Amino acid sequence: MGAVKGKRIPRAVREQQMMDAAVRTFGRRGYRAASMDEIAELAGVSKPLVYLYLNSKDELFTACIRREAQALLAAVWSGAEPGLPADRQLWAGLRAFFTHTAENPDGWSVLYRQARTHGEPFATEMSVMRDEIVAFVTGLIGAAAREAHRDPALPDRDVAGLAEALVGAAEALAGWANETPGVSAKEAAATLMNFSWAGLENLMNGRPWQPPSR
Amino acid sequence: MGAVKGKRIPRAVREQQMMDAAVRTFGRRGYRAASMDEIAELAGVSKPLVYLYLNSKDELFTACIRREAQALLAAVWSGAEPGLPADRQLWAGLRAFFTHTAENPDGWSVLYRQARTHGEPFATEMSVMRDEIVAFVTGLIGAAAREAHRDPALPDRDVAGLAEALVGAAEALAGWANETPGVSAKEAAATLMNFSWAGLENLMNGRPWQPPSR
Amino acid sequence: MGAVKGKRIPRAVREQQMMDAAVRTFGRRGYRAASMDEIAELAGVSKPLVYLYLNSKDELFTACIRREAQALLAAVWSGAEPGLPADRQLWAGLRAFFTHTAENPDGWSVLYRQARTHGEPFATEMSVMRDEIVAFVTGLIGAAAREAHRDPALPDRDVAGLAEALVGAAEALAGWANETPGVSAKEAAATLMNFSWAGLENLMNGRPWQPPSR
Amino acid sequence: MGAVKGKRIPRAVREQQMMDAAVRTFGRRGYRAASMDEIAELAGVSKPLVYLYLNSKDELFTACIRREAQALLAAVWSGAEPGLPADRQLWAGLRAFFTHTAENPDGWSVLYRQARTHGEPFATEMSVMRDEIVAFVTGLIGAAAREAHRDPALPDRDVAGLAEALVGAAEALAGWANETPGVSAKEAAATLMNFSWAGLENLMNGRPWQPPSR
DNA sequence: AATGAATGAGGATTCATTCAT
DNA sequence: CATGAATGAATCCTCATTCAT
Repeated sequence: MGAVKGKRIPRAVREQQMMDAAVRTFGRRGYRAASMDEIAELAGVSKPLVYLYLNSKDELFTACIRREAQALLAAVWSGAEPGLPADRQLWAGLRAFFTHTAENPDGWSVLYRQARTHGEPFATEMSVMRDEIVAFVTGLIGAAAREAHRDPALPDRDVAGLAEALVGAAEALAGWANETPGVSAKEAAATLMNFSWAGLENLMNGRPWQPPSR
Repeated sequence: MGAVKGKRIPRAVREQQMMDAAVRTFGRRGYRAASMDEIAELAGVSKPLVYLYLNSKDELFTACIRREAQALLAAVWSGAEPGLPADRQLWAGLRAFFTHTAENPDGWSVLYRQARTHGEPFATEMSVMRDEIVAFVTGLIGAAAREAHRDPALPDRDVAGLAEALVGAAEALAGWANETPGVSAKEAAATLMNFSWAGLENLMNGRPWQPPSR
Repeated sequence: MGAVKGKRIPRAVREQQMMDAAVRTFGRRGYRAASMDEIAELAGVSKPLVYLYLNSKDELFTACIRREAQALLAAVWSGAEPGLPADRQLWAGLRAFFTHTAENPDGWSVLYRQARTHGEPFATEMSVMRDEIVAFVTGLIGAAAREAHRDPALPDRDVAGLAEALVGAAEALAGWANETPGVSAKEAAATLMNFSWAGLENLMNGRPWQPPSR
Repeated sequence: MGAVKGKRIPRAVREQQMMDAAVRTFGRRGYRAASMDEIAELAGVSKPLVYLYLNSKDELFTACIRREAQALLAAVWSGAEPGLPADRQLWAGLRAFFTHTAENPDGWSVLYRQARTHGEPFATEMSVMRDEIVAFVTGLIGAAAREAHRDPALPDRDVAGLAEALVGAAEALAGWANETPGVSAKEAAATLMNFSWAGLENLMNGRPWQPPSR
């Protein structure tokens, strides 16, 4: 399966085939339950070849995380247009995010389920990517606050928390949309904009929600 | 460690000791990487006793998920006061949620990392609990919409998406708060209320965020 | 099952209950697959009590073999009448044998399947009984030969072989009759008498079957 | 033992080595008592290789039963000459049977002790072979009856019982010959022919043994 | 470039047996 | 007389990884 057996195929191509098989297997079975045997068979090569090219299960998994992380970031950035207002940029990024995750469920699983669940060094590897997204969102919220001439400025840690919440909500919605038939990427993005942006605007305009005094 | 070895201890007590050890081990190592040997040793008993009382690794894991799920739900409900306005109820629930997850990081990991990652029947077991929380939040949003006499009513699926987003954001913030020193449960809850409630109010008052026309 | 739990019951009775359970379990599951747990539960007592009375799995199994062997022998002897001609005695013994084995399939299995299959000391234990049956049959054939004034006498080893064959055929027929619906003990005995006695008579009258000269 | 360790050996050869070791171990220890460890060591390979080639203890045992059954049948058929009279054919088959079982005591034990004792699917696997032998003998008895122009014909069920008895006697004699020093295959076969054929001839000539009237 | 052959190490599970009450 | 609590010792099986070709 995958490729005709025994054919001489350039290394770069073979590596991609192996990683395709690995992402699929890791994503569906989980990191521990995925066996090198299964990955090799799915890739249509012998196990020693997998080791020759990718060294070990850990390195293979790490390579998968990196590839999928780059692909996700590339998708998100590709939708961004730096000149636009913050909400438009966020809207574009979210649509790209939801579209990409819907189209790559195995990659999604590798990044958001497997990598985070199986400790170091995988969690860190994945966090590097996630942090870039959080930083992007943090930047958008900061920009919006500045546009609104908010005074005093929102404290950095508040902004960090808000970005974290927004990204977390996006991730949850991505999972929900993947499992709920008929929910499109656009709908998911609209839901999240509705949910978050108005609250952010109120915050920026100095009208935070007030906790009860007790 | 855990208990003095060899002591005769009533079954019910031993079972709790074993589950304490199991939650800790599953939470830190992951379901697959956790070995029954390690759990037994941490519980201060021999492996056969673990099997005698809890039957298998799967059943032990399931029992852990159930126990931690019940504990989390109990914590959240204990903070709820049915008579209060929706935002006050949400505020109370979130504080309880953040407090409980901060105090039980291993249980948190078992529920939100391990159970969700390792397929059936564990994911379902955990979803049962999560769905209760989502239903609670869904109810609050619906109540708030009714209080606001919103007309036309928010469509059910929109409410479901919003609840999903809110809960997802809460989960992400809980993880973030657990990893970020100095973030209290109260702060996390306030951040989330700020982030979400204003957006929800705007929605309820018929002022949704508008996507760009293109 | 078996007895009301906790009741004080005389040792002799309890032992029989345990052995009933053991014969059934050994007979159906096999010696190795039968667990002391299952036997104790079926007997309605706790495992330590089984050990208190019967010491070990091996001793319990040996006790079962002995009890069932004695029961089978007793059944066979009970049908014998020493004064009768040899064929009548054999006829009576076979009917008793087939009747008893049909009525005690678990005991049959313990003796003829389990005991013989699981090495020493069990095989020997069972052989002691079987040898008594073979000796009985050997005596009958010898007596018949003497009655027929056969001259020269049948060599002892030939008689031994014939007895072995007859007993073996009886055992095979017992198994066959147990598994074939509608075959009665009487029929099985008649088949075997037909099969064997005429050949024996010919032998005794000096008319053996002649192997081809080559 | 068995083979030099670590040598690269073609799969087909290794599999035979493993099965040799398995037949010996199963035959001597019994199915349950035989450990895969012992089999692997006796075969001169590591346990994983046994699993790689033969999958599981059950499959290995089944493969042994099949191999030994085929070998036994092949031996019996190899002695048969279809044109001969029934008694000559039986004589040839019996000699081959006793010779083969004497030369393959472990295979004998696997087939006639272990396979029959350890339930499904092993018992069935073995019965398939035994049924072929019974059918062969049934055919011979039927042929002999036809040659003798017996009228009325022997009922089918009687023939079946006789064949069962003859085969059972053969199996018992094979066991006896294996355990009794100095008994040759030829002797065992002659004993059985003497024992059985005259009785069969009498039956065929309408002179059955008559049970006592009571 | 590619693979058939092979293994060390570890993990889940079961069982006969004993101890303290 | 009777048992709930507890374990040492195996056993089956799997997997990541390497070697010789």
